[in-house]
Amino acid sequence: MPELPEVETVVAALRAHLPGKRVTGVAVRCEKLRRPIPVKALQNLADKTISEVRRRAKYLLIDLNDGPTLVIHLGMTGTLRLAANGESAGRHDHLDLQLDNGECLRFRDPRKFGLVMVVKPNEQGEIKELGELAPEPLNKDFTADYFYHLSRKRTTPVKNFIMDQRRVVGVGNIYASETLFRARIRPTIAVGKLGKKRCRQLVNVIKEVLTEAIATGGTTISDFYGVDGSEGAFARELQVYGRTGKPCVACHQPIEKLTLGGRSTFYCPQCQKK
DNA sequence: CTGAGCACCTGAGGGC
DNA sequence: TGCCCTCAGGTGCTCA
Repeated sequence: MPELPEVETVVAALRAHLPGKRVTGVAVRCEKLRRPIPVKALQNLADKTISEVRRRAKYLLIDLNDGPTLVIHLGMTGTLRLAANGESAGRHDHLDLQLDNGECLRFRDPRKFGLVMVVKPNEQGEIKELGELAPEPLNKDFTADYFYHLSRKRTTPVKNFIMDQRRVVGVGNIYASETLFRARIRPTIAVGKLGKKRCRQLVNVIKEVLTEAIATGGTTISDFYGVDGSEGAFARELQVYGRTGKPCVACHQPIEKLTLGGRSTFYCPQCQKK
């Protein structure tokens, strides 16, 4: 479900709400996610106060005083919302983090591809458990130069490359197709074949598209909702994703679909010649 | 090392 | 109504 803009939308909402709240307890109804939910570590969060809500790549980070950080990844279908403590839980409401104001942060995830961890960040706030993660696309260190040098001699399709979290984080299947359309680059082209100029263009478009998507509250296809249940408005802006056979917004050629890395990929054969 | 394929899990929607 | 198939915004494993 969520790519960087969707996670950022959730983070922004939680940031306005959670800091200063004290955790009073947890309720775990189903432990079996991608990895088992660490029940004991979560219980140890009781009586700690939330200090900050952050994002790294597609991970939500909830920092507590005394050091521990609650890490949540939403997988494909995860959602977080604020519920009243004691409000009846649905079948896929796996975890509640109960708060001292009578509310709880409720994690739901039908497909169970999500992840919940409790970790200890280092002095810089970095979390080694997240593995090798590329720069944030909206940061200054994600540059055309970086992209160009990293991609030399690589034969992988550019779409696979920009979805690889070790190259750039936060771009998922929707925004990969969308950014390549806006940059007029064919998703299948070997990334190593892109010249400096096109690398620069792609980097700029990635920044642009993600920024716009954040500004509109993310993309709701079927199951992304904000913390308050609202839908993201970026779905209206999608130019190729899910538009197989429909006319290209630029040239009116039908949008085509193919599979790359096992994922549906949408592009305009006319506008994205190479 | 790279790239490809598949597994993880449940639900929604289409065709019959 | 029901069955069966395909597909779904992510990641991480195995294999060649």
